[in-house]
Amino acid sequence: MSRPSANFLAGLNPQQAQAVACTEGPVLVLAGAGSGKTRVITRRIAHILGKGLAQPKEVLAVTFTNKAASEMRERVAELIGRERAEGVVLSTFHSFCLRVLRTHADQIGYRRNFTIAGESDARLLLRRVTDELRTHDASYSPALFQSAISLRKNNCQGPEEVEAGPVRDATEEKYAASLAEVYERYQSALRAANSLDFDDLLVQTLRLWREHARLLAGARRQFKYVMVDEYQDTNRVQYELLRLLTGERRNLCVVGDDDQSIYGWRGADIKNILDFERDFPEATIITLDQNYRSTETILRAANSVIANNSARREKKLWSELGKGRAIDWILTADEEAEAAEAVKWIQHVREKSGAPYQDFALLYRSNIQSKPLEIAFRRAGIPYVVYGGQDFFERAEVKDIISYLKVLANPADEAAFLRVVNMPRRGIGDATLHQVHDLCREEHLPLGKALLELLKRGLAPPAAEKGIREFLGVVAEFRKRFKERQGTLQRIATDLVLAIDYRGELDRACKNAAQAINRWQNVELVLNALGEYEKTAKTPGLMEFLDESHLNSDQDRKSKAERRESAVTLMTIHSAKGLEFPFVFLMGIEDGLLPHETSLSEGTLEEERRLFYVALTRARRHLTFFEAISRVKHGKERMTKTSRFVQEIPEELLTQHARAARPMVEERVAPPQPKPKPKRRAPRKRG
DNA sequence: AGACCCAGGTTTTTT
DNA sequence: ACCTGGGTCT
Repeated sequence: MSRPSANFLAGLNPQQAQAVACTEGPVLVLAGAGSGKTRVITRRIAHILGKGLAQPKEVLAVTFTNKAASEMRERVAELIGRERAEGVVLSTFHSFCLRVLRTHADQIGYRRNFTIAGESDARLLLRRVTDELRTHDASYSPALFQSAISLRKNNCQGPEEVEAGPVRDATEEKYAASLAEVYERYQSALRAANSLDFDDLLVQTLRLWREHARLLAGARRQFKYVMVDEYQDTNRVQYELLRLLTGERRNLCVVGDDDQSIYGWRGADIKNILDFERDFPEATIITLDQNYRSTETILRAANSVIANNSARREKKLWSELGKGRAIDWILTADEEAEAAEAVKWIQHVREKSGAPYQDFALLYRSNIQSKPLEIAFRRAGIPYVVYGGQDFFERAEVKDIISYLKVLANPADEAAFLRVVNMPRRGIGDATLHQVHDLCREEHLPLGKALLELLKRGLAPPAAEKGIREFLGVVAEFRKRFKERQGTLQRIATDLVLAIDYRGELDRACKNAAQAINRWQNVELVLNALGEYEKTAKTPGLMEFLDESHLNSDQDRKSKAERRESAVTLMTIHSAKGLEFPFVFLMGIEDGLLPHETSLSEGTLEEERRLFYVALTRARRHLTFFEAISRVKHGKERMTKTSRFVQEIPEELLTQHARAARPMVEERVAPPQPKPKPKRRAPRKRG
């Protein structure tokens, strides 16, 4: 019934067309930066459906972020219409797994009303675990255990396999001895709380499929075609999930760029993309190297930098967009001067080109670098948006409200329980909570029941008795209201907030009125979000709302409202991946920052180079480098050195502007330079 | 339970 | 330099 599939090949270059048309068997698309990757995936979905090879719900496309997923769905909708596009299973790995688990969690020992433990929830549980173990000195931080455990999970390692495993670095060595036990106990705490952390969503789905052949078979039957975006970012669990899911049919199409793999530090395994044809010997491999984004100058610089990496697949980006302007490289005295020069440079470029503010992005390695920039922009009256920073749903007041809702949805949720049991203050302190935990363990009671039992037995401290009754009363009342749907979700949640007098608590806890007002506004935002969700969701439910609040970062929703305003973008290079801007400023081109100093000791220089490469390839028209001669680091002012990566760019592509000079260094042969005005390279050490 | 003080550690971040 | 977390004192 659909129009002929040739439709969807129109306007593609030969490689893109091949990638779209090649629907059967494993396919690896090596898509260089700006080579039309999203275009290929969306066209390929349309092509498969157009040819009648599968129904929409039989096509699975996985991305890493919600933003990528919704963008992709938009574009598929443009091709095949909204209705059919809705049917395509297009989501992040995590949302996909969540969907599987919501249906089958009971098969692996969780109840279906399980809640997701966010990062801070998980840390709360970990803190309790380390407190209980008490075998180590106080310098053990839950956060470090958390990242170590996360890495293990992403690597498909259970607690039993930890002890044998290799130790990554000195910090980990200190933790290695207790890691296995902490991991084990953390996992059982999660289980008892009927909660899964982010990594569990993947790990437990893998387990589910491995242990229940029937369920796996069902999934395999459903998904005739599987596509994966940003394949270079997949970790071991994700790889195993894909292998399992694609089974004998092996209709797996992965799209990615090994040169843009910048998430190795959180478990992404670049080998997945480098060794694809070892795992799938019959694979078709297609390289997209025509770039539709950048000038030739930018691409030449990027190509020559990345050529210094050894673990990569050879490719050379080219474009037909003309040579463009050389890279400007501005040398300044320190970070304040750097920021001031960036401001000047924006004004200068705007005068010459008339470009609006949103055409500019300032990229940096570390979030701390944003501070002087923000100050300078504010002073100059230039509108800007800083990306990154704390997620809305991680803010204390927001977590409080969400945790109340989690306790209502999942009575076992320990992290949420601990967060709200004494919020607002009810006189329930650590001593009481320890008793509660003991009771839980001895009698295998859920937390709420244990509290009640404590009262019954008269074990509760007198000061806490009233508070416990209050808390249990509120929980019971509102759990009932949610269960019986007495009113809209928003109405019930609003009443809950009123019932606990959270507003009053904020006034009491905040130092100044402004802060209290700000926080209260955030609470209102949560309540509004709940109302909004209720209006738009297909099947609105409390649990579903909670799922969304954990899996969708607010960056996703924020971007829509903020895209309207014209502002300069400030973000880390990491968050810039996948984006493009006409004018890109690269801040702090210094050794120690980029490459980051820790990368030198950890031997991850090649990943830093890829990061630099990602930064370069974000630019459409023009790149500007900024470098400060001295920079405050760890509180100390320190002299810097030009980033070694700059030396890998051919000189003729760079124009240096020295707005400051490096102090003379008495080296063996100090070249007589009365007024050091270097035309090209930074004067210090080469190579 | 809450205020205060000291020590340690400082990349990148999505879900 | 600055923030966080934990320990101690009231």
